[in-house]
Amino acid sequence: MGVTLERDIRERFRRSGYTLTSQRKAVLEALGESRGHPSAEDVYLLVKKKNPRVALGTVYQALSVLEEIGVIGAKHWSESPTRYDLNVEPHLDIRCLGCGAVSEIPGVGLGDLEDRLRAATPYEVTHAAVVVEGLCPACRAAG
Amino acid sequence: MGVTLERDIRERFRRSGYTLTSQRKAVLEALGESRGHPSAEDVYLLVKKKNPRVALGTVYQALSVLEEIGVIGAKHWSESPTRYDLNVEPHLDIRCLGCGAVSEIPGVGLGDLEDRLRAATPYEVTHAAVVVEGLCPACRAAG
DNA sequence: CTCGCGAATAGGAACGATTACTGATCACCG
DNA sequence: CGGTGATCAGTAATCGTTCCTATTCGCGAG
Repeated sequence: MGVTLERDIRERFRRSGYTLTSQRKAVLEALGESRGHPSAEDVYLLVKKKNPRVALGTVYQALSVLEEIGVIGAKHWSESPTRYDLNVEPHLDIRCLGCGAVSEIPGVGLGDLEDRLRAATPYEVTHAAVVVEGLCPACRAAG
Repeated sequence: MGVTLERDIRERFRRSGYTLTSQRKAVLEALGESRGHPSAEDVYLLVKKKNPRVALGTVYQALSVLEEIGVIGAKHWSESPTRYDLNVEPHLDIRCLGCGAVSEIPGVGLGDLEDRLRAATPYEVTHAAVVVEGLCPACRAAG
């Protein structure tokens, strides 16, 4: 599993022409370690633990490259920085307006939505995302 | 139609406890006049034409209030400021990665997606949005 | 294995969007 | 009308992100 991932990622780097550097590997590792959907700052702090010399800008650039070659996904929310995710399959994420936590909604896909929207627009669709906001059980209880 | 809208909006203001000021009316008018999905800056410039003394911060605060009481909708994109919209019904908007224009995808709703996600999560869902990115015909032709 | 070159990095400054602050002004109930 | 709490104009500050430049690194050619 780890080896397969590694091989796929190396392949994507080779095809894209980008260099697979230690910093970019570290960013990928940090994303794997973190449970939720970390922000660039979260990733930066994790990477910094092992290599204190990394720059925040490098993390942003690495995340941008990794997203471009299709290894990670990014989602944008109100009142929150961009969150990153190793899951690149179309899926639904929900963010709690109380505590800010982002988690995946398991078992619910986009269905035929992507096909329907491709049929209904003359645009060349490159990317579709669903962002959901609400209150998690704990925050709902806290009022 | 205009009168009905007006009445509904007054009602929403009354119920929420917010004040219906001339600036907030002007922001609503600007949203009605503008064809597409304006940013806060776009709205600010439109409002400023009639009342040059309005402050950008006031426009932001007005947009925030109007969104809170359900009179307008907001959507967040990558590489673009937040765009606002008089259409509060669930619908799909697409943004061109080339020219930045945002437009509605007509005839495509969320379908049963909202029901399915409510059934699949313990969260209290308050808001769901679909953001789509791609290339408009003109930008695709321009390569 | 070593060299050399173009890509990537560290560190920090700059930027754009948005929010926060403060004294003056306004909307609205009585 | 008159008072009062909400809102506003103007501006400073914040936050996430991008940009810049000299230095370092990855990696293919030899």
